[in-house]
Amino acid sequence: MTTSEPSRPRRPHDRRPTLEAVAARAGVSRATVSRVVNGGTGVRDAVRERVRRAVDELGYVPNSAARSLVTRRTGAVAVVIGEPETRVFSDPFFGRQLRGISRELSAADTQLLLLFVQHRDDHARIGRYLAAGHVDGALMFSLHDGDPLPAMAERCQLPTVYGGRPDWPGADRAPRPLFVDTDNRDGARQAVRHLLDRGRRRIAVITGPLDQTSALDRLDGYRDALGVADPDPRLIADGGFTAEGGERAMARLLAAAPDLDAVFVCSDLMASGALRTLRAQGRRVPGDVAVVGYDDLEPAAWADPPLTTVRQDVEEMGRLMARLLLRRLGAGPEAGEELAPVITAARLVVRESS
Amino acid sequence: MTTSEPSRPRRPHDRRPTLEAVAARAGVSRATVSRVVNGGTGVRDAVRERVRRAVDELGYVPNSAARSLVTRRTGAVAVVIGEPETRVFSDPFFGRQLRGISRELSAADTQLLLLFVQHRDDHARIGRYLAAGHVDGALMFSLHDGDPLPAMAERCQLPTVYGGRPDWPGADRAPRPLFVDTDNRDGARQAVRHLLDRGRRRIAVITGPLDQTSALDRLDGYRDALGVADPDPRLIADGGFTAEGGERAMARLLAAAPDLDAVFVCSDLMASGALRTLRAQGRRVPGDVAVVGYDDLEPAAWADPPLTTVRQDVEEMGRLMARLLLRRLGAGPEAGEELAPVITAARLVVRESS
DNA sequence: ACGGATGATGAGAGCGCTCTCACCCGTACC
DNA sequence: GGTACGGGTGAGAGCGCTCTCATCATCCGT
Repeated sequence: MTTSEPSRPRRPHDRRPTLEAVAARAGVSRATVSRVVNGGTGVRDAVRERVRRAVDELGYVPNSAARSLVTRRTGAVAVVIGEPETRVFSDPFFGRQLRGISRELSAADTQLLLLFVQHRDDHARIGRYLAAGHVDGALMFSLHDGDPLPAMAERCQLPTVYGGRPDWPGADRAPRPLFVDTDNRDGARQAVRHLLDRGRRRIAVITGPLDQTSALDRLDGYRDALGVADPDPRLIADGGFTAEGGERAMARLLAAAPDLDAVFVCSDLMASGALRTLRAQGRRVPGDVAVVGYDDLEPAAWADPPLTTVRQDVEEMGRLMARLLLRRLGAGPEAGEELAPVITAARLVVRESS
Repeated sequence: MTTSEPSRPRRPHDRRPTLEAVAARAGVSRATVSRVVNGGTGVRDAVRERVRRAVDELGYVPNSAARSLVTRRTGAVAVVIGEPETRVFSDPFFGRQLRGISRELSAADTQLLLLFVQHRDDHARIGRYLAAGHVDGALMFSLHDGDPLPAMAERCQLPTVYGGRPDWPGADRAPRPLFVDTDNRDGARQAVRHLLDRGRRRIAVITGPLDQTSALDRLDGYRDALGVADPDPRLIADGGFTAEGGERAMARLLAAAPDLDAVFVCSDLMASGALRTLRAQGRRVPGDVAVVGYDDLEPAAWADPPLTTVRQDVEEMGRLMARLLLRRLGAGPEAGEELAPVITAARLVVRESS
């Protein structure tokens, strides 16, 4: 031999076995193997066994691309969070929600695909990704007003469930969005009423970013409880739903209204920041200033003193979102009509900070 | 008309436009449209323009399943974390690493797919998922000894990069794993030496779970610095890399060795727990007990007092992992030979707790 | 014993895309 | 004027799978 053959373009060794190969080995047709690999009804036991063995011996795993090309199903759903990971991974709220979602999805053998919105231009990228049919549906939460994602999902008819009532483009147009939310307004009302009951009169509020419906609703609940449509603006500060934001907002409030005797903080994480500021400025909690948080997550229990807060079952909300989406996907196109948004209750949990 | 036709099986209205449709509209062949949509070389400007317009008008988005069926590329990589989400979302370490990874991947227009290992049986599910060709490669971290995932990835020849030196199945066999790690042993040595320099003599250690190489390496560094192969076992406790674990481990140490005057805690999160215990038991930091952490993440800066700790650039490590994997994927099959594990340096950051 | 259920199996047509190869036509060269 | 060349374009063969139908046993009732 002088020169060996040029290397073949096809390298069978790095090719995973296909249905065809399994069929050949088991001495049946592709169709039969497919039947066994999937549902597996209508195949004689002896044949099924032979196919199973062939699958094992060859280490056959179905090619997902080929499969979803014909079924138009991918077995995956996207979770889109309208925040940069920095926030997502520092606020336990997201972890909890994601946990509920992931539990429910993996029980249904559905993959979870996590997407973060970092920059403005990420919207386009994510929109393209969703439109490309990588996923069967989407779960979106922590979106901010004017986010183009809902409209994009709508346009490419991607089944979507929102966490928190979304800022919906064509407000009352036919296709109503599916979402899971807590009764934020009522939760806030409970918190502020509790402070009033405790005899507090100068009650401040640290809000979330007001381009989110949840933050807005909680602020509305604060107004409801106070019974004033237009409360003293010196008592309102935006803490952006972060610990540092809460820290700074508290400082601003103390500067603008040194006489405040209570503060309703719209998330536990912000409350932990607010407590730091209060401690630093020598105000006792709850002696000088009573504090109520929102969420009832780790920061509330760990806080010093432990935080009175409004409990919402975040994990359950995640589960509900996933369940809603799965139903939406599983049912026929019009069976979806029965599905409706879910609003869960909020409940005050009294601890030592108020 | 008496009865309308039975509804057609095909519903063209819910079908997204295909290459074929774009080709027809632009008056060219599928091949040409494909050329424009992808690289786009070798097409006359006029034609390219016409195709572009057709794409826009139809709102065409390539079908990813069809594409990856033929290209054998998915444009996505999996990130597998060997911990339940509970931990992932409460330890800022993961968030940081993920952030580095996600930055690098999205710059390369590659999707990130997050998978958690919750239960024992998740391994099988994840293995199947990886084998099914949903992703082009994987990034795995926080794996524990004896985890079958590396072997699975190896078997289906999935390009993989590990975060932290993995517990490698065939130790010295040919295919060496690709990983990114910090010099944990040296970092620990620095921390403990620093405590010795400060005159401490009874130095305890709170370790991570000892089935992880990073925890093991740090414990080795502790031994190195003390210069004893077999330190007093009363000075060693496992904190499991969680805040509560650190809290409990500190309590155990104080009970077993009340005379300890310093503790090297192998993660900031555990250190925050340890500080709680010390405070609760009335030990002053650093007066009575000096504390050094590891990681230099938020808990270190926020701690009271601010924590002396060992800094590792976690985000950068994430970025390095992603970059390594992308190179591995981009390069030809044998060009991969040049790629080697990366070990970054650790550096002590002195603050007020020591 | 025979027509008609019934149930297991195989043949084959796509799903939407990429990519090779052949083709066409215009330009350059002898 | 013929040959060679090369860039732009189209035809068509798959990628690996699912699913509809046709086919063929098998078994029942009369």
